[in-house]
Amino acid sequence: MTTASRRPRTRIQTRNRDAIMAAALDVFAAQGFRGATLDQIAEAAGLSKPNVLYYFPSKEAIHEALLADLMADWLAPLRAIDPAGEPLAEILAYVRAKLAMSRERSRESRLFANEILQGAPRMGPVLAGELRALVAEKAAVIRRWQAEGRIAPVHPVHLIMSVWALTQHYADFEVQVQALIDGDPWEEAERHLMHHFTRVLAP
Amino acid sequence: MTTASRRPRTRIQTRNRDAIMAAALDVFAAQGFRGATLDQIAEAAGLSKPNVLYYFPSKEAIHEALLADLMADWLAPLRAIDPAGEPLAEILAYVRAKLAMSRERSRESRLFANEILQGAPRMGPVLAGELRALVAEKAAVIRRWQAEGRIAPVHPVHLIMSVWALTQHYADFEVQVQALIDGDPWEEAERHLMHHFTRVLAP
DNA sequence: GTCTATAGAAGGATAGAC
DNA sequence: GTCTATCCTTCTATAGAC
Repeated sequence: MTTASRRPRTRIQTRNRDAIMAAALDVFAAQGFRGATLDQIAEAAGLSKPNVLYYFPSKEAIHEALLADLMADWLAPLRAIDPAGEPLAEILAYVRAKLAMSRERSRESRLFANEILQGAPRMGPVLAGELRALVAEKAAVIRRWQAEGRIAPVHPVHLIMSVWALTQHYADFEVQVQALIDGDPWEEAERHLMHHFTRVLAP
Repeated sequence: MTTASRRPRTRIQTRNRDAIMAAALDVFAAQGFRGATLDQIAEAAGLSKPNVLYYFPSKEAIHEALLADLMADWLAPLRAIDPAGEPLAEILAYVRAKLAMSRERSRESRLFANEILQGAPRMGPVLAGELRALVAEKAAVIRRWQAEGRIAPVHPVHLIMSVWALTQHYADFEVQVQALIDGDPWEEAERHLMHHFTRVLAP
């Protein structure tokens, strides 16, 4: 209390802060930033509205905290692509990891989709900075693999984006997917995408 | 784009109604339903807010009119797949048409994406009805082509969804795409997707 | 048909008691 | 730390003059 730390210090602070983040993830993912209300977040967190604002200065601040948390984990699978690995196996592992992440963290995926759809008002700099740099780095790796004839010559950046599009689709458009698929969409999706990218990339 | 109305209208009514629809498409696509305000729509349409509500009973009614207009055009390319045509050519033409539509009507794509992301509160029935029926019909066509050995045996429904995911991505995530691609993303995307689906589908 | 003015509700944020 | 009460802004929608 005498120190100006932004981090929660007591157990109760940690617990409530986490509860707010979890509740806000639910609400922002389902309704978008403008559609979400502090009332909804407070109720989902089991707190009063003023108490939520005791932990975060504003609705916007909660949203920003969620997005900041998101990016690190979100890019981990792409970071994990190993230039020294076997090309096709590396990329298929990436697809599998990204699909698993879409499945297990579909709310995060929709939070992100909402942000980008609205023109990335809060994450624009991250896209042009961190994301662009990482994609460029991995695109160079893929290009080298292609020059060595180890995978098919597909535009590397579009290839990476196609992995995003195809995996995130199952999370972001989940309602539509479930209206069209009777079984477990995720099981089918994994088989489909493995087969799909194997055909695209086999040299 | 003309929703055939049952009632005759004067020129000025037609003009204003169209102006409101066009303005609302801009605003809803960029901000989502909750994020959009009647003020923004009225200003973009060059009318006063009460005048907008003279033409439509509510904000919700404008949104519904846009979604209703959208679906017919949106499904046209899928409908156009010809069971009597050459399989690979038919599907590639579908991909090309869908990509062109994403490019030329990216606001409509984002309007739709917003609606699905939020759980399709207004279009749920259309997904489970009209869309599901059309997809089932075309999936049957694809399955027949596969049984005849004319294209590769890829899950037909996931194949159709992958066309959506890969084409709509360029519209819905346009900000992100532009942060990563230096040239004209759409030109590159067309080459990429033609190559991509040719490899996936060649028997 | 179009406008000004405003009602009425909802939502973000604050005050202050405990 | 948490709550009740409330302020103030924003937003949808309506009233009513012209």
